[in-house]
Amino acid sequence: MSDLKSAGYRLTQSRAAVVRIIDESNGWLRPEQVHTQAKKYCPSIGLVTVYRTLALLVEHGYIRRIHFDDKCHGYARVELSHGHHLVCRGCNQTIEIAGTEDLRPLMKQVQNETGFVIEDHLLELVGLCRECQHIPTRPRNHHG
Amino acid sequence: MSDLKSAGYRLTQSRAAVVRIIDESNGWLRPEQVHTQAKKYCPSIGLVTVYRTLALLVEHGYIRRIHFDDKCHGYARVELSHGHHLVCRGCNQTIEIAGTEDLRPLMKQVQNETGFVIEDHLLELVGLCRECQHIPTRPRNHHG
DNA sequence: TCCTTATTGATAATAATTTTCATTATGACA
DNA sequence: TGTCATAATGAAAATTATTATCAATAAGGA
Repeated sequence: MSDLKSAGYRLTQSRAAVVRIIDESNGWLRPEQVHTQAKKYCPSIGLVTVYRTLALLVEHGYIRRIHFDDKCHGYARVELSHGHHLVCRGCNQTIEIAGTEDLRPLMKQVQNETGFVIEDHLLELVGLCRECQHIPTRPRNHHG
Repeated sequence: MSDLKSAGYRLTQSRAAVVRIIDESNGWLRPEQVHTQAKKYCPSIGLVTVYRTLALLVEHGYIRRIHFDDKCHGYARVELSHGHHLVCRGCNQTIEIAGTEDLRPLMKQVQNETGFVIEDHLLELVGLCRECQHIPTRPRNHHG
């Protein structure tokens, strides 16, 4: 919040409510969820303002946006999850994974080759969880 | 295509056209682009069928879907890009990166710890390109 | 407290994707 | 090769996440 203030933004109740919800959350939240929960602290807050505030927070590096399966996005504090997850393509369960210091050398190499300053990284592993490995063929739910 | 046939799907002209376009492409294509180009081989093909066929091909592991900046998605053959890219948060330019064999040990470790069989992975690095590093503060285009 | 203006919220607009459903074309079988 | 059940198609409508518009409001400096 104070970062926003020093960046020249006003500290409104709506923004405070959104930040507070994000702070209280221990995982990803969709804009709709943020909206619902933020009403606790700012009953009049509208979904549009939630979107705007989330965009603001992303821009200032306070939260990160991840792409969910289909259309919607989720947001969470940057420190909360380091953006690494393991997704089962059978049942879509998602597991956060840690311990990705191994990526450092790769990133250093990419920095050297491209001239980019790499600020963040996101690793997504896709596969089959223990249970889904035993399902021989995935049901085709788009037939009949 | 023959995979689809053995999986019990019909080999229609629409599907053949979509597969052919994907095969001919050397990069990501949005559904709209696939649609436009697929008309070369199947003039009557509709956008809806393109969406359906792309979903089918993703499900069967022939193509991969990536999430672009905002709402739309892109599709490409799995072997074509290994799903790694470097995005500049200043100008949004995206660079494909190669040489991610370094990830192997990490993936092996995750497999052991979680019991997942990891089939694929996606690495996205975010940072600032050479040019955007020199822009002191990003213009706030949502003011005024 | 007053005043400028950034910010808000309601509504409408946009755009990607999905659903619906009558029609068509595929491919198994004769 | 012809017949037929039905998977697949295409057009249009519906859905859903997100964004633009704009008058009304509230933040915060004077």
